[in-house]
Order: sequence, then structure tokens, then C-alpha cells
Amino acid sequence: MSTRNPKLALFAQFAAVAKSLAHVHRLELLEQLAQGERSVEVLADRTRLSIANASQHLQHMRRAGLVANRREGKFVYYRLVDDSILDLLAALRRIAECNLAEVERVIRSYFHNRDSLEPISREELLQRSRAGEVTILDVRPEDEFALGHLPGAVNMPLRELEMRLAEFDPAQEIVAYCRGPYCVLSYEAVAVLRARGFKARRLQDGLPEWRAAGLP
Amino acid sequence: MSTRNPKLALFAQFAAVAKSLAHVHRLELLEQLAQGERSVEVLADRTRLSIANASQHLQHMRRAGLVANRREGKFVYYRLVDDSILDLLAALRRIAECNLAEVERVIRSYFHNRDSLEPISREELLQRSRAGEVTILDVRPEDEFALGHLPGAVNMPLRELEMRLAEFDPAQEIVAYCRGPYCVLSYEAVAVLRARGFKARRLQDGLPEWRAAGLP
DNA sequence: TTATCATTCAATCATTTTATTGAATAAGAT
DNA sequence: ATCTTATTCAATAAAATGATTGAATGATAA
Repeated sequence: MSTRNPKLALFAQFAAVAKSLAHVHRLELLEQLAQGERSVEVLADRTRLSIANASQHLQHMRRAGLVANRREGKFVYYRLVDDSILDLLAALRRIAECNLAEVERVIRSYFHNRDSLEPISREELLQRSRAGEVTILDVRPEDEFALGHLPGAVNMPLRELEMRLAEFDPAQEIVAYCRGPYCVLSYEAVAVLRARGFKARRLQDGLPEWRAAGLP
Repeated sequence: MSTRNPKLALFAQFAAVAKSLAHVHRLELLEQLAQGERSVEVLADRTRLSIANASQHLQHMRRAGLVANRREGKFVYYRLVDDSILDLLAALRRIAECNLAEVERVIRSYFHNRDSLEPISREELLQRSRAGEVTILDVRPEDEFALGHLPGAVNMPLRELEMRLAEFDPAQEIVAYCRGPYCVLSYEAVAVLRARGFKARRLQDGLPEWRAAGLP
């Protein structure tokens, strides 16, 4: 830390921030945290990490200034330190998307014919939602929905979707959203809905991005 | 790479991009590359790395999609893949600046009383430059200056500065800039100029940021 | 062709990072 | 007080990364 050269000292700090992004598990944790504050236990469960491992990764990110925590009773809750973290993640995503053939390949091979799943933008959704033209579908788990969701959204976790298709108006387009651009939930929901003859698209972003821009 | 879960596969790619930022030497190389295309030899020299080491770091970043290279004769020239890399670096810097006490500490302890060195913004410089109120000083090495500089800038590498003070108009404010927000050159130039009684400030950003925004 | 130069590759060793385990804290609950 | 639960700490082993060395490649010049 006490390098002679101050530039190197600063760069070392920047590198430390980057390093704390540079791990699959930590990105998963951040994706969860982007939904809102979570306890270590919940985070470990959602990311299928051991408690100790999740705790260590979270502490790593805390040291890097990406997340903060507070204790309440027996639980320690972690959260993103502020919304600029989302900007950083978005920038990271953009570089990877533009420049890595592998990313394109994964997206295409998994979500075959991505074109037909062309996402709808925030602005367009807002406009069409106001006009009452779309049904907004939140496919996240109930507890995440409870902590905040798009105005007018219907919550239907993926498991329940097939059993509750009757609740949808077949004439109306359905726009599904989930945690973020790379949460698979909305992709799968759209696939299911389309297979059953519904007109369905997914929202380009997830809730965190929506929230960072405006509206509850 | 061939994870079952496509989200993890994507996150692994994002992590790979982050990983290639997560090293002091690679950040230094990127800072150099932000100035423009450079050969491996030059980059190794500027960053004081061995050729082989620089080459490996550059290849690492190439695999991550941050830089690209081309061969011309005996030389291989590397460059940033596009300007969005600068956005990513800026986002990284911002997080580190806001959230790491260490960064604040380094800046303060090295550039004691940073307040008096309050930087001037792009917009303000442009405005005052047009009005002919300021002398713009480029303190980078001559070759970097030759590859592009702010309109009307005078080039005077740091080494020569003290010997050429007579060239400045003592009545006019001097605005120094260098490679980027954390290049020490402009800080030091301002310190020298102030010690000699000149009115001097530094530009908030460096040339790459200026270029990314507009103007030659 | 051979010689030369810039870069990359391959092998090695030292260092750092990660996951796991079980023990240690800290805060209720009994 | 003791017990339980959530989290962190500490120690270890396995895996990945980084720097160095010298050899290999690719391109030019003689």
C-alpha cells in the first residue's frame, strides 16, 4: 500500500475494486444485492454457497467499497453501497457483450433465436403500460416482489406460471421482467408463454435498472 | 466455459473482463493505451515492465476484449478496443474514489491540500480558452503531444518546465493537463508553477477523456 | 540464404486466491 | 447463567495467477 509512487498506490486501489468484481460468485451476490438488502444466510442460499464462503466474499467486497452491511439482531444485512455500483456492472456487461464472441455465443445458443425475443425498452413499456396495452409480469420469487416491483405488475414465479396461464388475457401482450439483463427467469417465462400462444416479450432491464432510472 | 447454467457462463465472462482490469500493471498499460496506439516495446518501456511480461498482460487483455492489436512490419501495436473502455475505467475510478478511504488518503497525503489545486472542468477551460484568458500547458512527453493535444496547448515536459518558466505570461492563468485524472504530471507541474508565483490549476481530466467528449 | 529485431510461447517457481472445515463471537431466547 | 442461531475467523489444502528465463516465431534487412 505504501508505494512510493502515488499513481501506483491509486491504481492498486482501483485494481482492488476490479478484483472484487472479478469472480463469478461475487457477481452473483451483487446481482442479488441489486434487488435489495439481504442477510448473509439468504444470500448464501440464493447463490448456493456455503455460509462461510458467502460471508468471505461479502467481506471481500466490503473492503473494496462495493457493499456495506449493518447488524440487526442476529442478522447481518448487506446492501450495495450506492447505485453507482450498477453503473460499473453495466459498463462491465457492455464491454463483455460487445467484445467477447463467447458472450454472444452463450446468449444465442441458450436463448435460441434471440431476435424473436427482442426486448422492450423501459420507455416503451412505460408508455404502453400507461395506455393499458400490456400486462406486466414479475417472475421473481414472492419475497423479492414484496420488496418492490414495477407499478401494476402481476407476480407469478416461474414454477407457478404454467398452472396460472388462465389468468392472462390472451389478447394482450405480456411483458416479463426479473432481476436484471442476465437473469434467466424472464427469458424462460417468455419461452413458456410463447409456446402457449401468448404474445410475450421481456423487459430489456430488470428491476434494479428501472429503479436506478426512476419510478417505483 | 460450458457451464450448464447460462447465467453463470455469462457471469464468468464478465468476471474475465473484470479480472483483466484487476491488476496494477494492466491498469498502467491501459492508461498508456488511452493516449493512443503503442507498440509492445514502448508500452513495456513506459510501464517499466519486461517485454515478455508486458506482452503477456496485453494478451490477457486482448482475450478479455479490452484491447486489440495489429502487426505492422516487425512491430505489434496495441490499442483500446473502443472508447467504452474509458467509461469502464471511469466507473471503476468513481467507485474507488467515493468508497475507499485509502484513495482519499493517498490523494491527500501526496497532493497535500488538494483543495487549493481544485481542478478546472472541460467546459470551463473551453470557455476561458476561447476568451483567451488562459495558457494551456501539456506536460506529457513530446511524442505523446505529437500524436494529439488540446487546441492551443503548449508542450513542455515536466523536466523542462523549470528552465522554461520565462515563456509564460505571469499575468495569465496556466491550466496544466496530462494523461488522465491520476497522472501525476499535471499535479507536479501545478506545484512547480505555484511555487514560482504563477496562477496555475490543472484540468480535471486528461486528453483521453477530452477526446472522448469532443474536440481534437 | 543468414542475421537481426520485436514479439510470443513454454516451463518454472513463488505468490495469491478460493473453498472447506471447525472453532470463536455476538446477539437473542430460555 | 446456558442454549441456540447467525456470522465471522483461522487454518489448511487445492487451484489460479504472475514474473522470469530462455527458446521459438515472424518479419525485415543484408
